[in-house]
Amino acid sequence: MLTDVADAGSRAVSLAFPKQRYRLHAMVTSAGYDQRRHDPHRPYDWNGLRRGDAPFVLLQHTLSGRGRLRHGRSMHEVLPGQTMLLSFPHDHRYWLAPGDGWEFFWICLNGSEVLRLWRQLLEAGPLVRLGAAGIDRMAAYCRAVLDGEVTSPARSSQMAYSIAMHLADELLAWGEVRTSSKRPAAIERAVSLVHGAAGAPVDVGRMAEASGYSRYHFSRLFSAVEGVPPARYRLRVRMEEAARRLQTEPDPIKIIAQRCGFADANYFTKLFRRYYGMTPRDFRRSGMFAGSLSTQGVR
DNA sequence: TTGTCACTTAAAGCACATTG
DNA sequence: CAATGTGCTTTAAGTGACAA
Repeated sequence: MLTDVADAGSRAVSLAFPKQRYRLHAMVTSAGYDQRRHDPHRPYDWNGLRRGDAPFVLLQHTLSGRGRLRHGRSMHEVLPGQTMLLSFPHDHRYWLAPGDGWEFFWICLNGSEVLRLWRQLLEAGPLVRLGAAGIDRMAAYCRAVLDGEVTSPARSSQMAYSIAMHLADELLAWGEVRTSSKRPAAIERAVSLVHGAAGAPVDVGRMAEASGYSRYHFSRLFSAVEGVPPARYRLRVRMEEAARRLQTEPDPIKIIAQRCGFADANYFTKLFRRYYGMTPRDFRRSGMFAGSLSTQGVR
């Protein structure tokens, strides 16, 4: 199965389905296989904060060679047999160092359920080792996308759930109830402030105040803990709030904008389009949601 | 480790035009 | 007439360098 993928050569397939009438909370968006050598003229170098605002996740499994990963402040070598799990946007970078080669396959997913699960999976670390059966299964999914077998949104969603649930089964202790947050209390206070009032004007100054640190130091601390700066985190919460309201509340878009803390509907539309790739009206009409609907998705 | 300054960059807001 | 697009200005946020 692994060799099947390897035989595919350097390939990538993106799945783009027409707008749906139904909400899907897990989708496979693309998959591929690649075999890269370090090349200064064609660098392989991805920054987790520079891949757009729309949230998604990545599974990338190393077949041979070696890649480098910086995840927050920690550095890793990504070796054969290791699977890299990442979410975006987030403060990380993965790349090929001089002299290195990297053979891998990857799968990108999005949707609220996937994002929610990935947050838990990441507690196992950005690098994990799956059993041979699990790797074979992931390779088969990748292969199916490359071979054009994923021909409908339902199939894509079915596959996304299978991937997420398999990883959960293998990496998470389901019976264990987690009650404590890994966040320092100061950051937790700022985060609750944002989630407590998406529509209220909670600026970074107030978040810093709640944390007890100066604005400057708070900004650095928050980025280190959450992977994104405070304003960007707050924006994400508000955009998810907007998406949820657009689907569940019949009011005019400018009213929805105000409820999410945007005084200016023009600006709201501009931002919404950048975040979700379509205007609020199209989003509402389509009924499809490709990102995260719940604010829990980012916590 | 935390705070401050100086600076750059990005977000937010405003006015007006266009679209459907 | 609501929603969206465009171009501009103002304001807020992020960050490197450095001090305590």
